[in-house]
Amino acid sequence: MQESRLALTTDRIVSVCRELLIEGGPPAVVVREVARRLSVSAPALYKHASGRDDLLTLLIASLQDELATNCEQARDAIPADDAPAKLGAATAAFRSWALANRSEFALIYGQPIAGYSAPEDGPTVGSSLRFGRVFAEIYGQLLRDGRLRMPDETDLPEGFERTLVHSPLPPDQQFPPAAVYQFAMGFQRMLGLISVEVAGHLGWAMTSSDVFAQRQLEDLAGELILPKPKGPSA
Amino acid sequence: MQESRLALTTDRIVSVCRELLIEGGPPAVVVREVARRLSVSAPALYKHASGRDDLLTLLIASLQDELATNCEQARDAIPADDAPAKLGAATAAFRSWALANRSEFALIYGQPIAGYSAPEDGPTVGSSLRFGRVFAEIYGQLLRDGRLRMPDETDLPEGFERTLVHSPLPPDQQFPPAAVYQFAMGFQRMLGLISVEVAGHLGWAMTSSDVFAQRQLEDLAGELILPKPKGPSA
DNA sequence: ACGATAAGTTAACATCGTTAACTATGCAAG
DNA sequence: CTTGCATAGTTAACGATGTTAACTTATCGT
Repeated sequence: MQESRLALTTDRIVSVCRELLIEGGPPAVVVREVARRLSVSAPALYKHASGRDDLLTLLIASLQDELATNCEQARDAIPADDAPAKLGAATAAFRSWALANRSEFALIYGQPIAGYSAPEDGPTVGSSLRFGRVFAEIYGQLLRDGRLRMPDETDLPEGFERTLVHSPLPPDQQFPPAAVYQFAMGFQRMLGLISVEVAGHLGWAMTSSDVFAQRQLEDLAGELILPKPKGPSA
Repeated sequence: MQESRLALTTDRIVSVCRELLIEGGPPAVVVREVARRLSVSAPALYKHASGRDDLLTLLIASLQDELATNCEQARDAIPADDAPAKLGAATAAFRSWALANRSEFALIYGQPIAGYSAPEDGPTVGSSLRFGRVFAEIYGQLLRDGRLRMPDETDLPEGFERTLVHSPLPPDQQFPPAAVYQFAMGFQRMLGLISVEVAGHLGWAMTSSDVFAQRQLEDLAGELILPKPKGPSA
């Protein structure tokens, strides 16, 4: 094995895949072109990935990890006792990563079209869970601190509780249904708002959607978070 | 020109493209396979479309049209003076079409990835405008009827007005900035919520997101619409 | 020293999008 | 009626793609 320059590591492969993704979207990440840019023959890649789909899967997992790391770091730069600020920071980190890496964001959160890379048990689920945990921990703290606004249990949609997936948390850390409801709402709205903005679907109304979209996320936080109680409760 | 069965119309081509889209996503709509299913040679399709990208563009335009028609019909089945109900009906039609045609929805509103079919002046813009008009007319009526909740102009984000794209409507039908703000908010949130639901990104929390997602849209309507004033205003 | 395993290579196959060159049909003008 | 031409299709071919098979080479543990 001659090392023409560097070793042919999975990292270098994924990195080239990302270049191609940025340049021309998913259809542009083409096995033979990846090989060309690595000065290597195409079948060599099959020692590291089982095919083109696997290349995409590796890339997705890597990007999910980068995104999760970004949000995690933003969150952990906030004073430990300020859960509301943590939510704001993680959300802002999510949004700015998405805007700065539109193609990558689209690959991760674009509609998982039939026939595309559909990893059921691949390395994506680990990264995906890690990402979920970043936000789950914030909501957990909001809940413990009494800063999470929660609807009355009787106001939840009929049959909502029955559809809940029981979380893998220990029983003493389980979220009450109303908290899961708020978590899911925060997630659905955050991801939805950012997806629409990143896709440029606001272009018909404004030339720059920056201040508008940011306000939408702030309003969401306002709906989720309870103002700090005034005096000491005891 | 032998007519083996039917004539080779653009409609039949688009219809086969849609079949393939459903079966295997965008990568599965393959020129030669389209031709095969039409019992025709591949180059024959080039008399009707200029290539694979054009095939996708035609399909997108057709789907946008179908979606717009669906929303339009739902809206027009509501008593003409009940604008709030029109919004609800059009939104519900949008959502149920999206859920019933996930692949198609993903193609229309999936992230417009670089390298994919990017029609700037193709037949898509017409269908797209038509779709926008369906909802714009509803918001216009809500506005005229005083049923559109609008934020105070001083509460709009700094610099928001400056980014607004001036609409092609006659000056006497222009929306005030606060109304555009609400229109854009309704659009961004509706499209975002539905995109996330259709993509199945709620699966980690619930087995069926139906009642949950429906409630999110109802809450959105509640934020957008002003309750009917009690007595006669005069 | 040696053989097995890992990590490359070249050659080949079927399939893809697209173009070029050709053919047959149907209709309008003389 | 015939001529002629645009329309709508055909076959053949080119280059590029994903993937597999068969082969080569280097590394390293025993």
